[in-house]
Amino acid sequence: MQQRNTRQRQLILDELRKLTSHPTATMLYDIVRRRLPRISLGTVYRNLEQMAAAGMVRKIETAGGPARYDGSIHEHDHIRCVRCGRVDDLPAVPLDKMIPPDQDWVGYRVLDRRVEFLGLCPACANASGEETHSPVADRKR
Amino acid sequence: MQQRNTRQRQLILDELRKLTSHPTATMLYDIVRRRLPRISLGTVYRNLEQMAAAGMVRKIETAGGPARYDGSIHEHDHIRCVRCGRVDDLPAVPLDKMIPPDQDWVGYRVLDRRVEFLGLCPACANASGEETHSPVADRKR
DNA sequence: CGTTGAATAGTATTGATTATCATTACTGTT
DNA sequence: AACAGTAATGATAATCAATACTATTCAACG
Repeated sequence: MQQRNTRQRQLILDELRKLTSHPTATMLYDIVRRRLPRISLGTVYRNLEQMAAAGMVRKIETAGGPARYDGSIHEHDHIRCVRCGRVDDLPAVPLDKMIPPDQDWVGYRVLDRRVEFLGLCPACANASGEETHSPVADRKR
Repeated sequence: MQQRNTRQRQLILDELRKLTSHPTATMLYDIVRRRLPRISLGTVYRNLEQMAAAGMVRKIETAGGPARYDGSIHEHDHIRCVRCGRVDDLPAVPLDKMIPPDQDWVGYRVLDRRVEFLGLCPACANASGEETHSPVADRKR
């Protein structure tokens, strides 16, 4: 069950780390395929999953959309533009700031939290200001 | 574009409101099918979507899992058991308690936030206390 | 009645992800 | 170098949630 460093695994990691965006598995597949045309989509998924489990990369499971991957693993949250789908990093809101101590947890033991902020990125905020209709109406699903 | 109150639409809403759990569309489909065997899964999805848009029900898009639906629409958050998948209601953590004013939003205009807490439900917390391995290790995906 | 538009049932399709499996690649070890 | 054991790959099928499509049914109204 030990890990091996294959050409494809290394390439996936390299390309992911180059990107400041947060590509989906298929986006990354298209990118690595430019250098390794015979690579399989399953290989991309498999390696991303393994590296996420090993803490080498970060898997961002967005609600109602494909998972995205992040090459930088320092603690941070994400904000997603409801108009263009772009995902950006946010400095992490610390867990203790996020969870009031007087909260009623209905018996649960809290282990983690997942936050996703939604908003308009600078570009879209400008663009939508000039339009007549609400940008939120454009939002898919 | 006006709404009609069909038998199936009413039944879906009734059954959803009866449940304190937060069923997925297919779970609800199985339930309403007991009373209306010829109902179509598409109809369930369509009506849930419409009622969610109309604010009659609440759609909970969990990260990395199927969407769940909630018959009660008052503001609240959710906590999911990482062991058994059960979802329970939490009193809403107010947005201003959740978001520090000095946060850097990298130019975004924030519209909304989605929080999902993860933890162990009372039953699973007890059960896992007797086991030798960590319950978190059981966590899929 | 007959027409019209909305909703439905049934089914096909899409998209994301996971599983399967035969083949290939790597890692020691003689 | 030949070998055995194991891990990873490529190709493809399978699964699962969600949506799209289409012919049919339904409800309201003149």
